[in-house]
Order: sequence, then structure tokens, then C-alpha cells
Amino acid sequence: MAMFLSTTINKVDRKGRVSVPAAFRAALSEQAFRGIVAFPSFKHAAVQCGGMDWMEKLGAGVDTFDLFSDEHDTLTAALFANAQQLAFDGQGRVLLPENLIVHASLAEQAAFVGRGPLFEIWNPEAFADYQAEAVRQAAEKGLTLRPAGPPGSDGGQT
Amino acid sequence: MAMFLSTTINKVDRKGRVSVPAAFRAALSEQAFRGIVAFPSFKHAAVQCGGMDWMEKLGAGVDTFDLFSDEHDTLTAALFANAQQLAFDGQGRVLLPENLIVHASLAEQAAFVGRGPLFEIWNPEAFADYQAEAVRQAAEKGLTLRPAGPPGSDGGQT
DNA sequence: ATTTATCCCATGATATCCCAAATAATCCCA
DNA sequence: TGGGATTATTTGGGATATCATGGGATAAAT
Repeated sequence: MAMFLSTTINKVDRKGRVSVPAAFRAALSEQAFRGIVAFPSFKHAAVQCGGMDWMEKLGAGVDTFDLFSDEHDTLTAALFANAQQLAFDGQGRVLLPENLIVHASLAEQAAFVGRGPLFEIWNPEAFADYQAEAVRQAAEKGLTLRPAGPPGSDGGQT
Repeated sequence: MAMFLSTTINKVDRKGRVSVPAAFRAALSEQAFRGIVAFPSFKHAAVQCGGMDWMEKLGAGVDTFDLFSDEHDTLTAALFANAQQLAFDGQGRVLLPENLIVHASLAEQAAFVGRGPLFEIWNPEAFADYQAEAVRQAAEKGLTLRPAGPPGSDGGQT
């Protein structure tokens, strides 16, 4: 499974295109579909993204024959209906659809944020705020996300 | 199996034709039959659609019920009796039959809603209502649709 | 003969492709 | 360890192809 790390800020051009960071594209290079799958985050003003395999895993619990279950009904409606396949152009860019631009309040710039098996696209300022808040809360809670090892040898949680 | 994602709203013309979104047609391109299979949803005022392979899977599911049971009886009656094959015209459109238009309350516009292995056709306003509720519930439940796999390999839903 | 469905072409809008320029990262050799 | 050269990446924009849509003409059905 792909692994997305670090944060990159790229420009959204007049046509609504953005370069997906080369490192992220490399992580997706194994996939049959040359592009990403994206949908609005339920919790934040951000776009969640991954490869096709990731989307298939999210939907793995959904049975083809399951036309009657209420839970799956709402979940697939929220997931698949809002998801979009965004293909790379020759330069590794994707065209952001209107609904995602609106949901994430994207303008001239987009922040690509690695989150391990997936990545997110944020409005850079919104992400800075969110991150500051996350750090504040982590400090408050005594930084429970701590690697095993001697004190002071941690990875400097961001 | 085909993967239908995202939502597209297309126009129903005076003759009752609608373009099936190009992305959906591409997902069906492997199929022998150039068109879709459609039947009224049991749960909603919507039309459920898929390729022929999907219909065959539904048939296989029906086989697992006892041949003489009430379930089998109602299912086959409801499923196959109401299902219709809608062929594409040269431009990738289908002609919506009267009974489906009535069932889904379709007028000038039709929303094509991807739901993974199948897709649905809705009246756009009706779907917007349903969609809002589905997203609300998904957020509330914290996306319980977990990817299949060992613990720790999940998508890290935020 | 009237209706209903299919085929075919035209058109505007949109997305994709392709080439070229700027920018950033990396390498190499002194 | 510099600093210039080389390569990779990002960005811009014009040309091209694709898509959604409309409507006339043709064919089939009743």
C-alpha cells in the first residue's frame, strides 16, 4: 500500500489544475489507474485522496448483493457518490472538480498533506490553523503519541 | 467488476433521452452488451443500474435462497420482472422508459449517482435531500465503513 | 397514417494533449 | 565545500479531442 509523507504547497492554475507532488505520484505508480480517487472529508474542509486500491478497500465491506441494508445504504451514498476519479495529465496534474474546490475552500494554492496510506488537499491557511490546533491539543494531553524508547528520543511530533 | 464513482447531473431531452456519464460508460466498456440494465429501487424513488455482469451476480445471489421460498419468489418477481435493458445510442444516451421516469419522479434533469458496483438515477432534488442525510449520518458514525485488513493498516479516518 | 424509436450530424462547452518556459533539486568536479 | 551544470519538477497556455445536447431525417411498429 502506498505511503504518503510530508506536506507540499502547489499552485492551482486558471484552469483549475494542480500538480500532484512527484513523491505522491511515485507512491501511486504501481496502480493500474494513473490518477487519484478523491472525496470531501466528512470532518474537515479538506479533500481526502488515495489510489484506486484504497477506494476498493474502503468499499470492500459493501456486498454487491446488499441492496437492502440501511447502514450500507447511507455509507455508500456518502462515500461513492462524492468520490471522484481524477486522472493525471502528461505532467502529473489533476483537474479539481468544482464541488471539491468549494468543500475545501481552495483558491490559488493547495496544500498536499501526507497522512500515511492517504493524503489530503487543504487550503494552506486552513491547514496551518488546523495543525496549530492539533499541536496545542497534543501538548495539552501530554503527547500520548510517543514512540517507544528513552525519553527525549522522540520524533518531534508535528 | 466496474466501479461507479461521483455524481453527475444530466439533462433529459424532449424525447426522454439522457447521456450516461462518460466515466460510467468507460466502466462498462468491457461488457458485451453496449448499454445498461435498470430497475426501480426497492428502497428509494430511484432507478438502480449496472452492467449485465452485475445483473448476473444479483441472479447468483438469488440462487442461494431456497427455490420455493417466499423470499425467492418476491425477489425474482421484483428484480427480474421489472428490470430493463437500455441500449446506448451513438452518443452514449439511453431512452428512459415511462415506468422508471414515474418511479423516480424524473423531469428535466437526472442525477447519475455512483455507488461502487452499481449506480442510481435520481431526481436531483430528491437525491440532494437523501445525500445530506447520508453524509450527516456517516460523519456521526465516524465512518464505520472500515477497510478490510489487519489492524493498523486502515485508512486512518480523520 | 400516426406514433415511437433509432440513426446521424451539428454545435458549444469542457477537458485533454502537447510543447515550452520558469523554478527547484541534484550532481559533479575542482 | 563551493558553484556551476545538469536534470527533474512545476507551471503556463494554445491546439486538439471528447462530451453533452439538440434536432432533423430515417426506420419500425401499431
